[in-house]
Amino acid sequence: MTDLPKTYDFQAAERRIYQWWEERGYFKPRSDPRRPDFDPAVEPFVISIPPPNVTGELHLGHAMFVSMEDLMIRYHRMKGYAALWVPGSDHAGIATQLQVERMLIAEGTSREALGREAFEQRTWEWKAKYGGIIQQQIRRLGASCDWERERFTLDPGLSRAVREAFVRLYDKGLIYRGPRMINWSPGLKTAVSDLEVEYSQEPGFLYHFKYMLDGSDEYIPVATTRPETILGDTAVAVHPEDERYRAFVGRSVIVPILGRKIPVIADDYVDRAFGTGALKITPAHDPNDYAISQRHNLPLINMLDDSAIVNENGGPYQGLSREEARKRLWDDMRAADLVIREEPYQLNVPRSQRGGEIIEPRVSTQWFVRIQPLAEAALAAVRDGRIKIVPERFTKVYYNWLENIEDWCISRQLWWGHRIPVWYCQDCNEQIVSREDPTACPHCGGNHLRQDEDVLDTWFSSALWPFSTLGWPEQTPDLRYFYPTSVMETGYDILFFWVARMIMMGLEFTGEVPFHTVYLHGLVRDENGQKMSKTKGNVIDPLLVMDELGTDALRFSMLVGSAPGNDMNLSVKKVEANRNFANKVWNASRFILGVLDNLPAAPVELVEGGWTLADSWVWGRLQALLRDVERLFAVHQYGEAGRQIYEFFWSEFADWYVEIAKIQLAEGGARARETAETLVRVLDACLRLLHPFTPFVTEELWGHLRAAAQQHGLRPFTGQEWPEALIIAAWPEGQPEEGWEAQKIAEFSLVQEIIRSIRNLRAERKVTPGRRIGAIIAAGERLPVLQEQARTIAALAFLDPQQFTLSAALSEPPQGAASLVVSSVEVYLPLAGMVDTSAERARLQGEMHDIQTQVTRLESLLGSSFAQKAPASVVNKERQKLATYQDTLSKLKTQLDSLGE
RNA sequence: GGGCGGUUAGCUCAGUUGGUUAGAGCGUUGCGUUGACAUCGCAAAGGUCGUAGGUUCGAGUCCUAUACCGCCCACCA
Repeated sequence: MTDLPKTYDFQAAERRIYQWWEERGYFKPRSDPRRPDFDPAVEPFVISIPPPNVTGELHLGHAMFVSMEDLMIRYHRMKGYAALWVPGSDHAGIATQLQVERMLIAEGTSREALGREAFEQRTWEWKAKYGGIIQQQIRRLGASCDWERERFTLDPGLSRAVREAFVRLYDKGLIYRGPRMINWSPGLKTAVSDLEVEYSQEPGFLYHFKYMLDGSDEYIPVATTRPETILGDTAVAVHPEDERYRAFVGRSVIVPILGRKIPVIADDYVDRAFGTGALKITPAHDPNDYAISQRHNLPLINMLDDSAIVNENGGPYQGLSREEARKRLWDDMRAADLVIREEPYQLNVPRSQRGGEIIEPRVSTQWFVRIQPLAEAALAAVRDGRIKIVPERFTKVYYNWLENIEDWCISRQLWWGHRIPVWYCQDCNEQIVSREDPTACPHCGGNHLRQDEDVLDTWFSSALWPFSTLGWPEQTPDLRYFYPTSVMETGYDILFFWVARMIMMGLEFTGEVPFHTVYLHGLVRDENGQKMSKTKGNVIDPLLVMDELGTDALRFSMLVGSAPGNDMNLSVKKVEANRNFANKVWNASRFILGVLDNLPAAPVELVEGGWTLADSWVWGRLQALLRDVERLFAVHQYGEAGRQIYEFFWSEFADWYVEIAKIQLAEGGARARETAETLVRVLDACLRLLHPFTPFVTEELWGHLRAAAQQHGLRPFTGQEWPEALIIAAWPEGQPEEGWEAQKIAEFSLVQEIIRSIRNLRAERKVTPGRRIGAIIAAGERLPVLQEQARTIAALAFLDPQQFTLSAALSEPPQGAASLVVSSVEVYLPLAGMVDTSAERARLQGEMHDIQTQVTRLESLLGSSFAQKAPASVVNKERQKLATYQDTLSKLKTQLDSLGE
């Protein structure tokens, strides 16, 4: 003990311990097909890490998933599973490309100036330089990943998996290329998927204008939010039953300024009640218009280029931006008397999830996955229970998305990513889809091949992650043993992006679910529930928190105090509170180590009578805790389990047992040894329980505990011998409840109550702990229990043992003493000169009033149909309470009477 | 438009087979340096569990309706 500082120096310990764990190979699964001692009979437990962006920086989202997953991995490792946590990182196409482009611009050059090959080269260099940072930061969180199995989505193996997947889907007809309405990001100049578009409410206008009928001065009033798209209009649509416009259907109207003639069509889609009831149709720039145009065989006029600049189809507006074209066209229309009015209107603007720029719906030739068949299989896997989603409410969200899913646009016009494995023969115009780079055209033998310029959506490779990281498409030993994985733990915000797609791809390529359980955690917000963002300045940096308060405190904060799937509001104060807990564990352990220092080395014979009440109590409480934790872990209630361990450790073990242990230790001899043994075993169990939550401080303390205990021949909680490290020690298993537990716990509760009441009264009377006072207790049938506990009561209630008497009953109540009744045990405190009779009377009367309330309540409860209908055990419990209250009441009455006038 | 979550102590949140005086942390108040811990100890104050109904012997917990806050999906010009 003497060599342990008063406060836990986590800074030094964390690095040292992590390095030790890693060097000793504890992060590797205990049964490993890559090693000669592989034992396939051991059940594996596997998590694939949600791969962080390779150039990312640690944020609380990482802290959350690492804490959660490391908890599960450590727990299962201790339970004896072959626990494998596969680490890795994601190339993160758009995010990384943007970062590198920013760097290039700072250098005065650009992606375009460099050209594709040089750009890719620079990006790899960037990755080499910054790619390791995030992994180091994840190590700091204590992640017990098998780093030898680390993977990267662009490494050769995973790239091979991507090609295999692409070719298989293509051969099956599940991948196709064609023109389709997609979301175009004009700044990035790439297509993005529906999921990558976010809608934001923004103020704008609804522009009302005239669509003049050809050869007439009649017009159809039309409303639009985007006047510039008039340039691409190919029809005006009205509802077929709309009396106002019925006569116009089939005639032509004139596109403003451009003068093109376009038809008036009738379509059910039009809502007569909205706007003017007439809808302009711009098939190339609006998804709904596109759908209508398909029904009516309307032509498509694309009036914007890749950068959303008006092209040659925009006539006089060619070369203008969307915003500029809108303004100019509207001005010109006003001059031509085509404008009716502008109405303020709330717009729902599609913006890029990445850059925030306005997304342009656009018809473009892209690669798509025909998702329906995959989605159906993925739905079935959850419906029939092969995959369980926790918390359950997200299954509905999952169903809803997959039931309404659209084909997935997988091509991106980027340079950083998996290039689409398709080549076009310049000689015969054939398309070649191949796992290997072809050297000649298999159709004509020509060697003028050009590979498709596009890369795949980053999520395409992520979707293969659980099996590609284990070696797929090879049937590797890893894949055979560790797949399907056990739990997919991630944030609910990527349920669609990632989880659903992994399930679809997993089922398609391996015929099995990629994991059995999906555990979704919530998002980490600031203490007011606001999303953290740099602009708001409310970001909590996990690295700083770890520096200041320790990794364990941060981890405990992520794990405890919120429910699965619920967002968590994190404040530094909360982490501080948990730092205090780590410190509590440290100091309680430090005390116990000190006890061992002073313990006679040689074993002594057992104490007669065995355990004290406190020993039995703490043991019974520990067993109850172990059972509870096991039950909670089984239903993924890790937070509640952590809270209970915290409560037990601090409020029961440290506050009560350790305090009583001090008394028992003072007896010396066999009693002291017995007590030391209990201290060691309970502490050992607690450190094991806490280890998945707070791995560092527990490992550090446990090392000291192990050494000291071994010196004294003291056994651990679990097993006969002390394993070499806590991280690989066995999980403490609870025993089924035994008959004595409830009784001992009840007896001890009485002792606690008596002590608390005395302390309470002392506090009321301002009798400081330094002042020892006398006490007279009439215990009735509880006398034997209290006699055994006399020393404890005296010590913890700060009584003078010389003036402390216990008896079954008193012939007459002591005079001039403050009195209490605790569960029908009478307590008298002779506070000489401090007892004010009238104040005492008032206090007793108040007490009686409270108890009378309970008596009345219970009497009426037991007199009601409750007594007949409720289970006997429940009723008996209430009867018992009533009896105790009644007894207490009558004793209080006696005490009151004895005060005299 | 559809769906989900939240509403519990001053603040941030737990409370999962419905069991009868509702818990924690922080904050507040009083006392305390009793040799593990002031990153602490002892004690206290503080809640009609959003509202209204219902089921039940019994509801924070189940059902219905409703208010407010937040989120997701859809994307009516």
